[in-house]
Amino acid sequence: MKLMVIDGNSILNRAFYGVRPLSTRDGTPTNAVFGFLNILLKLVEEEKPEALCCTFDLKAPTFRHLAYEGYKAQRKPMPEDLAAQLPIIREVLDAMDIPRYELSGWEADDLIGTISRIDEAAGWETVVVTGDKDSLQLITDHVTVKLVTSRMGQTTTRDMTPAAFREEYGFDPIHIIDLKALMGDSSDNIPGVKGVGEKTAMGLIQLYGSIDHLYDHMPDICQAPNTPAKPGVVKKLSEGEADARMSYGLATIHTDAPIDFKPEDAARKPVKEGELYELLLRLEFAKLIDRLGLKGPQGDTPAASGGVEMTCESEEVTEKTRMEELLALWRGREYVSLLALPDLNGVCVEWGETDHRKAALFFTDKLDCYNDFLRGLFAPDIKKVSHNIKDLMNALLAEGLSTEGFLFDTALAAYLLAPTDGSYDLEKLAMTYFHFEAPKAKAYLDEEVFGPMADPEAHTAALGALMSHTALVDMLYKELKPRLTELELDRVYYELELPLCPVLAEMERAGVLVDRKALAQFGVMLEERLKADEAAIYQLAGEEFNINSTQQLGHILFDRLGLPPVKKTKTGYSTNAEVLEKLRGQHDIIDLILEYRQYSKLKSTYVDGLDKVIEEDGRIRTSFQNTVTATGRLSSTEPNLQNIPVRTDLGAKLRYMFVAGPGNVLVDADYSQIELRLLSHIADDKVMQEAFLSGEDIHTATAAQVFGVDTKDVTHEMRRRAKAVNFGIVYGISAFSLSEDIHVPVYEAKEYMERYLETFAGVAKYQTQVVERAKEKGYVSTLMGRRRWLPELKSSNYNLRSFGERVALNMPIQGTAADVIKLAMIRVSNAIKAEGLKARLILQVHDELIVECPEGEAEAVKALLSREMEGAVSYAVPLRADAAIGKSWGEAKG
DNA sequence: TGAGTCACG
DNA sequence: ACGTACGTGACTCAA
Repeated sequence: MKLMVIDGNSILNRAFYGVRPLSTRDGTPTNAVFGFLNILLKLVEEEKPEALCCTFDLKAPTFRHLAYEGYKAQRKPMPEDLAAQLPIIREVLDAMDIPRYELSGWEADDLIGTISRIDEAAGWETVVVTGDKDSLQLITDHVTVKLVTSRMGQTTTRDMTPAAFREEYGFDPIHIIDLKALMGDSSDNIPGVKGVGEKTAMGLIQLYGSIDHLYDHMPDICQAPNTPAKPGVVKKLSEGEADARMSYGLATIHTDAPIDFKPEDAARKPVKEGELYELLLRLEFAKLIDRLGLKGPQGDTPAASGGVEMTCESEEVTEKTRMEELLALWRGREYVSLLALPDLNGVCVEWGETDHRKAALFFTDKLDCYNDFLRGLFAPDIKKVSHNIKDLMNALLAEGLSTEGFLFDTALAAYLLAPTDGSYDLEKLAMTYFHFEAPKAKAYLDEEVFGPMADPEAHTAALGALMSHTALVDMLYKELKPRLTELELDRVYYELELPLCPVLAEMERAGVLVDRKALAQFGVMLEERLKADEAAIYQLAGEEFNINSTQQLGHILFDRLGLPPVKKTKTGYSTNAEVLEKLRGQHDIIDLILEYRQYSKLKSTYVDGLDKVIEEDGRIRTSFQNTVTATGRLSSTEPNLQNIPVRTDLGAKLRYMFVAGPGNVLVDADYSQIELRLLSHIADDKVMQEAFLSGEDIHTATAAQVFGVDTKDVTHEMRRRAKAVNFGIVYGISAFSLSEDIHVPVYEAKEYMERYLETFAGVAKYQTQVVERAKEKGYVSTLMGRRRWLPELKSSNYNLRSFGERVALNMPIQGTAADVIKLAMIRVSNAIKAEGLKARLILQVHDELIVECPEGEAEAVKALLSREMEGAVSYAVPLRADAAIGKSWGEAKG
């Protein structure tokens, strides 16, 4: 029989520092609770203990505290956000019916010790879960300690058995007390012996086993064979003996706490489902509710569990007359909310007030005049609110329908309000904004449920889910609209994001033509080179192995061929390009591997990957995601057309395979240095503005300033370094990283940065101000008002906080650039329509737009692109957009 | 599923 | 004493 006992404070603490800040909509911090529960569930699943309990410290002075007043006296107070989570985790444990033990005057450690001894006496096995190495002294043949370490959201555990302990420490677990007695423990304020650190203490305990034994041999310890003791140690030890003895007491976990405990008391019981469900709902842990399979009090529809009346009068429309009646009704309404099935095979429309809502369902195979219905509904005179309208518009365009008449997109609004949330599906938003669990969209997204062979029950559930979700769209509209206004996001929303949706939908529909033959030929060539490199690599390695496996490759390079490892990763040797670059010249195999990697990437991701998604008309249609990035940029998926190679000659050949259709050309326009131009404006740095206004190359100008030379004397190397500094400034750099990047010593990198910030005093001032402001307000924003929340800035974790600071520096710049090109896209699209051109925008790559148009329009489009991009905004320095024409992307770009 | 790698701005 | 640049997405291996 096995009991698992959890050191509540320790695990909560680890979770708090290891999990990124999370909070509910009302601001209650939840990251530690979240991390705690994940660890708990994972370990229970792995260990399957028959019994489970948890211990906590109470605030009262502890027994050990009374023994020595310095003990834990200097501990920093617990961060507020962590303290707030202590009552919550207790509540959760109670709802899970897991017993808690906490006793005034006793530490969690002591309770754990006591419990484990009782267990052992009763013939049980104990697994102690903690992040605290003190507890290792409890290890016996029947007591295992699971040491939990948690960093950056990853938790790992190590099982410490007597054998594992001995292997690591070289002595028996109980002597960890002796070790602490000598070396002390600053986190517990155990003083130890002054002048004795970890190394010496370890060596001494390994040799003598205990401090008793050590002090028995005192005078001679420096003479012992293999002694770790340096000459001065004897003196330190004898002077510190009292400290050592006292520290011994402090480090000893007591196993005689006065608690009434029997392992059976902690036997696992089913959770209190209703309570736990309510609680996790309040904490907005939807995934956890799923994982635990919890059900709400009355099933799981929003109406039932949310306490919000969502029942409605619903009808499935099959008659033309009724359909026309409804369309007429909706034309007179302020708006309707709607959701459509994939490929527009069905639509659910809802209207009316929240307490007497009406729903109408339409399906392509149940209504003869379905196409007339679609044309009627999606005409501009019926105002519509929906979720993810860009995708809907894409479907509408495929059917030749209008994309006008959309008032609001609830997904897009939720994204602007919290751009780092990651996903904005209706289930999640129901949880975030209304604290209820909505049915799963899966119920109606499965094609079959509306078909003739469908299970009637699944069919009913699908209709219910679809109507619930449509109701949710309306509820979210009412909830999110005022929030956008409150956060001053109206301009970004109504002038940028909403109008961009049809533009993106049109780009997705248009797609880009690919020269399939050329792509295939390129693939054959790569395949040949791969084969050749592979053979040569095997030859040099002396055996065959999977070159794509970093593990196997590491083994070959560093174990078999004996090359010096440069860097390690979590899982072994690092073999990335930077590492291989350093090993160049030490073995012929390195160049081959670098080459192999390049070919392999081009072949699998670009040649094979792109070939797979070429549609019948020879075009590739990407999906532009407008609710993904934290800064406001777009992203491109399935396939990603924003990372087509260009930096190497070989890779750039691919760009010549993205071509214009017959009789057409491509016009490519990209902003020149948009981020630095925006920085000069945002920071109001006159020196940098002057550099742009004078029309010099910005990196050369920077080099001249930083290196104190004349522009004409700037060398290639100076410009390269200045460019790296410019990039670094935009990213919120540290001297260390800059030095890594440009391969100079840290002090030199530091010098560059100092010179840079002296030169560009406005930028220096901006850097301090933007971080300060962000700390005050809790967010940063772009010139157009787009926001990113930065809870990281308040973190007590240095790394996380520093990350927040870098983001605060970068987001306003990257985000404003994103806003500007979005505005430019809308302008370009409008201008093309206004001038009656056939041209179509087809791609956006962050600072670059690509248009396909008839040859005859080329010059007009080229001028239009530059004009609309440069005229999108008017800031302290002009924006420049260079455009060029070609038969392919490669040609137009080059 | 996560880690490692590498393609882009 | 720490740990090291912003934002993405796709592919492969290994558990």
